[in-house]
Amino acid sequence: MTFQAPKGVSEYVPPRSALLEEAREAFAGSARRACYGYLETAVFEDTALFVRGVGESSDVVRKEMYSFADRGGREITLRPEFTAGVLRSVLEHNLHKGALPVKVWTSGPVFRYERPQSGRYRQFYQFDLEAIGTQDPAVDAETIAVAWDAYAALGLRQVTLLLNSLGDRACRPVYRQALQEFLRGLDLDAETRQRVELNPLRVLDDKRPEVRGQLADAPVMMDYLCKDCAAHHEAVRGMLAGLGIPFTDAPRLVRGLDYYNRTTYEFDHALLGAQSGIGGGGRYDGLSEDIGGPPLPGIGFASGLDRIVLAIESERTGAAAQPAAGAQVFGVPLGEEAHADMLALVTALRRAGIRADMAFGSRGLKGGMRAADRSGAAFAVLIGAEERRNGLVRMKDLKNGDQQDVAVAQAAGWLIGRLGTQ
RNA sequence: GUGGGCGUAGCUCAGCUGGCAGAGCACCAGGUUGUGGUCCUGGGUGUCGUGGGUUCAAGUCCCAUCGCUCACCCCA
Repeated sequence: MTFQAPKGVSEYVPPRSALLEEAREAFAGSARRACYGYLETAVFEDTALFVRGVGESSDVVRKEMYSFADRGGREITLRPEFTAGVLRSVLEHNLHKGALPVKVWTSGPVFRYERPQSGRYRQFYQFDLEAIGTQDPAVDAETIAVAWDAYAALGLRQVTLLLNSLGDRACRPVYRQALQEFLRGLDLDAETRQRVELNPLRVLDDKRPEVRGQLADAPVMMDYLCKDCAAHHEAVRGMLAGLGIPFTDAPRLVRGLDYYNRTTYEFDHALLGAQSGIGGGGRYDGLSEDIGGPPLPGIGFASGLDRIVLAIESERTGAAAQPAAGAQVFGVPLGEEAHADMLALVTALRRAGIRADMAFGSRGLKGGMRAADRSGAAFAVLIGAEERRNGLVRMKDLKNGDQQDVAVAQAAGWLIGRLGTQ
């Protein structure tokens, strides 16, 4: 091997890539039914957008961005997340001056410079959905429902929804201070003490038992929520219950991007190991102002498609695990002269909506039939000298071996009638 | 960024205290005229991740490097 993909790049090749397509389609379908429009936006942005949007105290900005100067000297960063860029695009194209909320979804690669491990890559794929321009708690619940329904459509059952509220600009600073005072009294290593000063909420997320143990009596945001935030949170909880979406209150749940406030949530999958978060999101009222826009509340979520694929693989067994989108009909041309006729036939079949493939190269009849068998097709179609002379094709039912000659012009109709009942 | 495990065929892997690169599956070609699956026969398809070093001799030992993997950290 002379070249390899750069470290940590997640790639999907057939047949496994079908699972990535399926995952993306499940989310896209759920989003479309909820009337979210498709947005295709920049894969790279001005570095400053992420510094100001995601936040200087976040690990993502401090040590995980792919940043570089382009040939024109512009400071560029490959997107480490979607929200900041999506909001920037919405503002740039003035979508927020029309009907609110602006509801959009997008999907594609995201980049973070981290040490790769199971479910964590440097180039990975997310589905992202945002609802911008309303504080209505119903839209908080809607985003959660869109994600929930996508997981359900994929057959994922081992999914848990964790829900929390991080307060807003009025009540969070009070809580932050109370938490900081509590944390300063603990026995922590130097790095964690630094985090206490920089981003104390993140300490709550620490998984190490020696830290965890000391956090039992830590103050929780829930006790500090202001009246408005408490009412908003109760409304969201009530609506989720009404939708039949089970959730777990997670007062310690904190997300790593600085812009989150109020509703914050995460979807965990039980079978994934250390990187168990398959999706997460929350409200980001104030982010628009942070990046130079007008006051514009928003909420959204992102789901990691790589982890969705892992989750599917961990839950599906047997035949269900095999994605099938193979040929329905497989052409076997006999002799070089028959290749043009066969290509014409399979093209006609495809235009009629049939998934058709054919044997290429100099395979013999036996090799061609073997290829037909392995393609999973229900029918093989043979064209040789005899058929060409008579304007016929020979159909072979690969399940029972029955053969029948059919006029070329009637081939598509003949097959459609039979494939429909398969 | 920290610590552990691992890189041999398309895939899963074997290869002992250094001695001519292997197995299963997959793949390809045959098993007399134009028919797949089961069966039989034949075929190895390889930069032993890469670069150095030790040695008469390195897949095997040493160093470096790249990548994979698991956990921490972080998050999707």
